[in-house]
Amino acid sequence: MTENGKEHQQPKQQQPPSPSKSLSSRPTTITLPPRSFTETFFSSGTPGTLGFSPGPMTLLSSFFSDSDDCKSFSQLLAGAIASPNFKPPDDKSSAGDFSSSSSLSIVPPPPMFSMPLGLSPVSLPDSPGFGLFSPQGFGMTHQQALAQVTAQAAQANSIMHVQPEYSTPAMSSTFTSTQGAHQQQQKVRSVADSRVKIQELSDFSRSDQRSESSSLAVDKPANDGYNWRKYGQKQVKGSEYPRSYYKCTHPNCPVKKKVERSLDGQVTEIIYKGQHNHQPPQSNKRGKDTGGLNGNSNSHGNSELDSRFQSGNVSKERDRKDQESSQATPEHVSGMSDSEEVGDTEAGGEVDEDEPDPKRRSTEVRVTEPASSHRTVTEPRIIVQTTSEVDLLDDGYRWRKYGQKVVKGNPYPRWFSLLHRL
DNA sequence: AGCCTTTGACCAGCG
DNA sequence: TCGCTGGTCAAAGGC
Repeated sequence: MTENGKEHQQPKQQQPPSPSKSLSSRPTTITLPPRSFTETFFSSGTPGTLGFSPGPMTLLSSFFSDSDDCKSFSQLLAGAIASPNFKPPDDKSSAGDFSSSSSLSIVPPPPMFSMPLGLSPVSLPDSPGFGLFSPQGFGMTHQQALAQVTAQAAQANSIMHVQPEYSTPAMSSTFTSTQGAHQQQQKVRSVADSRVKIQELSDFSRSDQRSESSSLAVDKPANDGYNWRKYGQKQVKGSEYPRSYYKCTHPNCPVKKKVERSLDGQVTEIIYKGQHNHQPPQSNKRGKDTGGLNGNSNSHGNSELDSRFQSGNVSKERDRKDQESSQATPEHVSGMSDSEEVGDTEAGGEVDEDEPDPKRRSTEVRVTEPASSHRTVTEPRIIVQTTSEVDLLDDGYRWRKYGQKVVKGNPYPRWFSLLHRL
């Protein structure tokens, strides 16, 4: 109630009635199963920095647009794969095997970014300057996040699959608004860079993992370096668990996030909205938050994902309808069962079809984690939704298509492909 | 004292 | 226009 740029003070400004539908862009979605390999993963980082490029889809492209090292998302992924722990795909070349575990899938559809909390790519950002989405340059970029996630997945010995699903130019536009289309064209930073950041956060992750087991379901949002204040909670239809609404406590910061936690306190989904217009508070300053975060609630590494994945501008929120309509590109999927992709799993369901919530006007980044019970480490699953098929396919890596299928809710066929060992 | 969480009510979008 | 649903408000209480 006392925060400065509270919404009530500026009613609805953050969510314009029908934001630019024309601009609407699809969010990129990356979904990963909760994983605990983060620790391992983080240990192998390399220093580097990443720029953050907010923006829905272009995520992928933007992702890799900061450095000369990488060209595209795939490259990042590749880099991740290259990690010592990376294990080449298992040869699940048959469409029937999609479900097979470890697989990294990139699905282009909605401009969202979803990933299992377990991977806690989010956690990375504990370091200052790692904040997400800020046009000003604060925070990490989607690319970074993606890279991180990817890396983690790779470490988990997972197979990666890329699937350009729908490409939404619109998405790019949204993105562009803040970062400029140029960035998208820029080269991507090396995965190594991403890892670096991850490493920095390694401690974070660890603690998360530990607490995870005893997670108390506290509502504190994750430890993403930002301070959040819960302003609401509600049981939403279609969701097993209540959804909590958080706002960034920084004055005038429009960022909000929605978090769903399972009964055991594990975060099952995080959806960010907006971009931070400030840098993450210093750890010491965050003391309070940190304490709160680290303390009970957040201990879930999962939640940490948050802010880092924010994307797009709030103002540019796109309408779900737009998203759907904008789906104009073929899908390219890899490594995951159809059902999963379609959205059957708790965490995974979000990715495609299910995604659309009429009310979700501005989801930009989305992080999901399978509901609790699966604490055991399982293969990571990553689904990246992008509007740019080219980014995924034309990334200089070799993809082998092993299946194609028309999935519910998507007018275009989805391709299933496996990434060959780099 | 300040900040946060809780929670029922209210509001707005959509079909 | 109505009902449903998601998102937000804001009073009350806790730390």
